[in-house]
Amino acid sequence: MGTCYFSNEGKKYFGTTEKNCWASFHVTFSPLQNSMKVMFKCLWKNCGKVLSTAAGIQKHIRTIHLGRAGDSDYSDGEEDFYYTEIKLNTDSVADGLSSLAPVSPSQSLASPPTFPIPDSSRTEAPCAKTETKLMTPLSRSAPTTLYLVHTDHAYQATPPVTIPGSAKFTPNSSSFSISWQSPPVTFTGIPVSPTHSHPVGTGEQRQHTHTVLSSPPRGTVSLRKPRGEGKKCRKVYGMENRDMWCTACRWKKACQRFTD
DNA sequence: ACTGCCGGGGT
DNA sequence: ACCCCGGCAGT
Ligand SMILES: [Zn+2]
Repeated sequence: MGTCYFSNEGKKYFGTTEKNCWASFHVTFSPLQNSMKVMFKCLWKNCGKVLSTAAGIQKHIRTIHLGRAGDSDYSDGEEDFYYTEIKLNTDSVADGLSSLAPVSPSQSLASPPTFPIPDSSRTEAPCAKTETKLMTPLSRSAPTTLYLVHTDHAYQATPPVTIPGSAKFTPNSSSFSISWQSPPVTFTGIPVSPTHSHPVGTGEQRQHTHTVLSSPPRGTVSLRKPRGEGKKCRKVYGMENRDMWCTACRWKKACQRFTD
């Protein structure tokens, strides 16, 4: 599964799976009514509670699961919630560019160091405000974005890197903004890989060449593993950002984020 | 030289 | 379970 990270002022968190997150945040956009619908779902064990506001889910998690006797006042902002984007797109819209996000010049946090999102492909995404509808027309398709919320903030601070496709969120007035890009879910569809890499070339991988004659694969049937193609965390983030690698990469194991 | 990661080690 | 690294194969 793909994930994206979100950094916020010095703090930072790296989540790779839902288990690192407390809740998921779904956003569905309806092009017809030009409105958005938000939904926060608790990922705790078998909870699955669904609320419609960020403050609600935060309070729910804090009081019910984290055992924080925070009374009714939850604005103690001691531990903020961070978001981790997770993709999930309903349409197989392969048209990249074109429909540019209307991003208002509020606070363009687009930074030079743009790290890629696993399995990414781009899609447009609106800027939204919780509880508020209305969006910009966008193209067609109704992208569904899923965000994961979590409070865990292990790891020490790291260089201020901002990854595109992340969301920002403020506990109080709950106003967040989504930037563009949200990778589509990889259905069992055709290998539509708008990503770089070599042009012509079908999915080569299995080379079960049924050779009738010739000498049999005697002895050393070296089942040489193709060795994953594509950049992995190490190369993508670099040694200086080792704490951004997925766990497997940090342990020198097979990467779990950029799978092949 | 660099990268991905298996196998093996430590806690 | 979590974490780390030697060493090797592939680039
Ligand atoms: Zn990785």
